[in-house]
Amino acid sequence: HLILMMPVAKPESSEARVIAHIDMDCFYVQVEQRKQPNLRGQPTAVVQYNSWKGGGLIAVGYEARKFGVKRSMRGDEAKKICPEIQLVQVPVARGKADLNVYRNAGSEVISILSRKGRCERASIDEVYLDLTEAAETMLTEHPNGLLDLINEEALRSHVLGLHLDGLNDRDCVREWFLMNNGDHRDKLLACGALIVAELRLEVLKETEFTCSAGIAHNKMLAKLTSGMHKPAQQTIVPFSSVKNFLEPLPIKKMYGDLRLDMLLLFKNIFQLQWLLLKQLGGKLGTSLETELGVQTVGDLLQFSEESLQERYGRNTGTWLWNVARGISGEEVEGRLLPKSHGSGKTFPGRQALKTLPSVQKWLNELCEELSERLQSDLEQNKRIAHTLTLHASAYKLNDSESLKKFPSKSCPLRYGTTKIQEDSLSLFHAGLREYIGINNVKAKGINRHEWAITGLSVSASKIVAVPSGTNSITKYFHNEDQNYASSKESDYAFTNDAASLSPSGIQSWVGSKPTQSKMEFVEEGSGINVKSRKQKRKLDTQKRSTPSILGYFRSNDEASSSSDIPDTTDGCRYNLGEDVPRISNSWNYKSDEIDPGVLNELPPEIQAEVLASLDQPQNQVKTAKRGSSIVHYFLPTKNS
DNA sequence: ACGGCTGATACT
DNA sequence: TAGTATCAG
Repeated sequence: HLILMMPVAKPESSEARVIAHIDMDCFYVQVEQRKQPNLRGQPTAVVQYNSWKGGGLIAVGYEARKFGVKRSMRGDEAKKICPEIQLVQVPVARGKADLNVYRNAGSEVISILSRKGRCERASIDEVYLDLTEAAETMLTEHPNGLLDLINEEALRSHVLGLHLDGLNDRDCVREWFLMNNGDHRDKLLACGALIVAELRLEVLKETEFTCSAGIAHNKMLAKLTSGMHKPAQQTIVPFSSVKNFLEPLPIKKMYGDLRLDMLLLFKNIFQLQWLLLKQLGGKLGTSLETELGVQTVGDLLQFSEESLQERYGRNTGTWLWNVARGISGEEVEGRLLPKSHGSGKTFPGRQALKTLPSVQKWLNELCEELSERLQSDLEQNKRIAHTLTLHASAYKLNDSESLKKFPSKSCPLRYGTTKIQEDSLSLFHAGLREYIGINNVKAKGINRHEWAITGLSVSASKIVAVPSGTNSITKYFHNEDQNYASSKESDYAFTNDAASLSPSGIQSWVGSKPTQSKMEFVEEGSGINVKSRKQKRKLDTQKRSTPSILGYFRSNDEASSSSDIPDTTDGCRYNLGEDVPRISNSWNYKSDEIDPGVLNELPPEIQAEVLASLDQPQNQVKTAKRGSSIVHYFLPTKNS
């Protein structure tokens, strides 16, 4: 068997796993709405910095999306198409956006989701769960069926490939849960889905946040489906429906900047399955499209593993081959905490920093934030970061020829705000010398406007846990030199080998290899230390008699409640005969049912297409062009 | 050189 | 390893 290093080439292990991907719904918006309950139900977005064109949107609530408001719009644009929109600003600390409230909220969620199985923090608002064991246990404990365990939330699941009668979807789903045609894998997924439904309810109860989830046999499929039915719903991918689900998926994002969520709304019109495959949104996806004529995952199937490896390298080739078949052996890492911390800021346009003191000032701010976060990581999680890295971006004035990038620099990390500040500045100097070029050293004094810094960031990585035993911390933070005594904001002092060898500081190790500390650290095993919320807030939203996540999206009920939407099957855009995906829920729209704000976001030609297909029977959308330039692939490579 | 800030991963 | 590049949200 192959052991490869790239975007995953592990074969799926023989045992069927139960993997869930859980994704918070417009997370930052939810965090703000919890803080300000009067915002619930209103069109809301979170912006950072509002002085320039109203600030940049980084999260958009579902009510606002109905108006066509998109992430990465400016606040002013959003106001134009949605005058009622409530724009909440990201907290600002030390002159920069401070995302800590969202990090902490994410930790609350993770501490709940990690109760039932191995849990991996995938981002600030996403986690993977490996529920295999829990599902197997549940199955053995309930050999006579799962009837007792099915709650309302579970019945709201979407099961890919399940034929719904359109009259009572929940009965169909219930039947699927109770079933089954005896497929052990399906039963495991059913158990997983019950657990996830339960967990999602717990998250809601304890944090007031809703989330969506995908439940499948591997990470890729779970991730792919967690966003299919948002907000506050979950989707199950039975093994038997993988092929038909995957084949029609477009390889690459279409329609430019259009939000995935909007296209998901439209999938019901287009009868097309639309999802963005991870890793394929960028250059690889473009290459597949233009060079191989691959537009859908199904198009990939015709290529042998070897031919894909030839073009894209061993690892990527194997990865592609597997992806097309729904194979992904990636394990869920048991990691609840981030692997690095960073703090950065951009200085666009004329805000660019042109003097050393201004750079130092901002570096100090960034380091202060970073140091604070490192300190709380140490206190809460008993972890130590070992490497400090400085990134900068810059452009040169009066110098058109050399488009060099500002080099990143790193060094051993010494704890304490002022130390981090000093070290960062030294790293900056080291980078700047390279950037300017050693020759120009003389000119620097005369002409200070040779360079301008457009971005600065400092980050801490190589974070390892220290044993939480009695004196273990002090053991690792022993103090040898007054210079390295803990600063007053730090309860600990940290000395590492490289630093202790060089009291004079950084100059000796900038540009040279740091000495690796040989201390042994324990594996990370501990969970998150979440500071419990000051008080359990009373849920202010009206509740139904049965707990329902959807109930929290009051004004959204009409649009998102699955029971309100007639689900039918079929609708073959791809004309694949037997291979028609059965997962699509489609119905005939009337033109006045289309949200104009959403429609307007589509490119003109697509708008026309949508309008033409309205009020007409299905199958009006043009067939995708498939595989037109496959031969291209067999042409000799230019380099050979 | 306004899509900002953050994080992960893989290659060399 | 340190440093770079790419990707995602």
